[in-house]
Amino acid sequence: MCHFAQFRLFSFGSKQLCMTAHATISAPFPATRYRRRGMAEAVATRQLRDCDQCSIRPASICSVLTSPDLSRLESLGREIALRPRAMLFSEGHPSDTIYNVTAGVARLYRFRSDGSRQIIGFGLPGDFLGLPPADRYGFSADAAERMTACRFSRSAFLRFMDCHPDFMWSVYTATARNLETTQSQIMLLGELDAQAKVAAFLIDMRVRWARIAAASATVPLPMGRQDIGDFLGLSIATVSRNLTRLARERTILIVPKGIRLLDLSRLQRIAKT
Amino acid sequence: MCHFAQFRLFSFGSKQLCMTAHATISAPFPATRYRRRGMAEAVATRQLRDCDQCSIRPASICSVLTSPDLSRLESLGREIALRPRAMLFSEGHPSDTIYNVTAGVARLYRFRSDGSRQIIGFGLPGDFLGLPPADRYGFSADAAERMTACRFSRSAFLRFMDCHPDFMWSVYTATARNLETTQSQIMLLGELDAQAKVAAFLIDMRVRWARIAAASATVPLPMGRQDIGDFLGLSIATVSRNLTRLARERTILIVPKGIRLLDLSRLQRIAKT
DNA sequence: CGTGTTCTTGAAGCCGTTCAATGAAAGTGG
DNA sequence: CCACTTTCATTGAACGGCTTCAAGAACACG
Repeated sequence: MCHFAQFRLFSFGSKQLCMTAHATISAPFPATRYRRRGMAEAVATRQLRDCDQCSIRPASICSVLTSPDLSRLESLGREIALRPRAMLFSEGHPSDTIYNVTAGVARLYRFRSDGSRQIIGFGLPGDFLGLPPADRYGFSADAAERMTACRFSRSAFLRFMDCHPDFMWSVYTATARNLETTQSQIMLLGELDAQAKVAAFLIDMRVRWARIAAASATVPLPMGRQDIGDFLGLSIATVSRNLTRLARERTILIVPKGIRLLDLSRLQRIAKT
Repeated sequence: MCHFAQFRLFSFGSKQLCMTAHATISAPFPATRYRRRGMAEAVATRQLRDCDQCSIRPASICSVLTSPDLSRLESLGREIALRPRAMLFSEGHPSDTIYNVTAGVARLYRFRSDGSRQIIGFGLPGDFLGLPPADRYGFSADAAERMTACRFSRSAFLRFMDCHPDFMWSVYTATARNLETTQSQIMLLGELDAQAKVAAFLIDMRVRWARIAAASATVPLPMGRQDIGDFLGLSIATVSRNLTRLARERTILIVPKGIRLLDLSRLQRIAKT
């Protein structure tokens, strides 16, 4: 029985689709920005421009075929581009579409009756959103930044699953791992200390990006501070303060759309991982 | 394709195993306790003893057979009894056993490096614990109270799944729903207000118990205050205070090993559900 | 009935939120 | 490329809620 060991599926979570994922250098930015920051920052910024600001582009099932079945599945999907804040789907609507993030980051969230938003996860490249069996979306999803995704019709996806029991197993294991990711998030949110929440979040993001591209000291944070706050159950002020504090202690370095790890072991100690 | 519509599986979550679940009246308790509480309490307490304190006993797959396949599966399991705090399994150990809770409540938890415990869920009657595909337990599980469970060997369970693709689908949908339950918990933990957390927790437990037995105004809380605190990311004092506060406002009534709902709509408003 | 555990409740202190203002970055149109 | 506007991030001050510490009450067990 083939369990599609060469790739993994995630309805939302933190695994790449293909083991052949690769990163490319892109998106340089002016080093003249962030003038308020000191020398170390400037240096790091330059290093960033030189090699570290990676736009992750894992091989999409829409463009890379490693098996006949994968090829069949790929023919069912269609690549789409999304501008920031473009909706993928909304909580409660019929789940007629399944997405696979191919570049960028998606926000997955639900609203409370008082209007507050809880981000329940981030969809990274390779993650699947809106997987069966639920016939209605349990949460909303939109683009946290400019992103692309591969789009499948739910009915075609289900037909494919029915014809490929092995593929169903693959989807199942993906969902099970996804569950583990969500449980880890509960460990995060259950923390009493805000500093530990932020630190654990950074480590978690680092691990997830490392699965997609080569591990790097730079952890991309394409989402805004408000998104991080809504994810961790903290106010935007507390997120900002704790990031600043970690930066002041030289544990991390704040860079545009991300952070750079300076002292991972200290961060792990703070995170109580 | 039969998807075993007549029952549902959960690796941990909130659904019953069989639709034939039923509740029985049991465990009366002395009305002379809780003397400090007022008249309303005493009355409610008596009512409780008369009819409401239900020990939930859903039909176990070990004792009730509704289909040939179910019968085969049932023959693989063995019923075991556990005293309070007895371990089912530990995080990180090889997952050689799968459990189905048949009576009582299990605590599912992980420890942080600083020794603090995060309860990531409660296993109610009908819930499955330790489902594949992970070959190591992602969390620990023990008995929150006196409980019974049906025990399966992982290898036998897997063989059964291999021979019954429909059963695999059933396990898959169970895991997917389980994921939804866990995401709901994230909504809980992301709350900024402790009162909302406690209220939402009570409503969640009510819904889960309602799926097992007939809906009742009495919600069993067999776990201790410390367990609830470790679940919600609150100190034991805050849990106690907020329960007391809800009781003072006549929104709930605190009874031994549970609470009684007096004003559900107000509770829902507080919970921001 | 006595002992150990759990639950409740009070007081003090800290931490995170809220409100608000400043500063930086991104988007827009000339 | 620059000026303008809008959005986002940072930071300060004050308030409020949660935790901590601690004591007492209620309960569970023999």
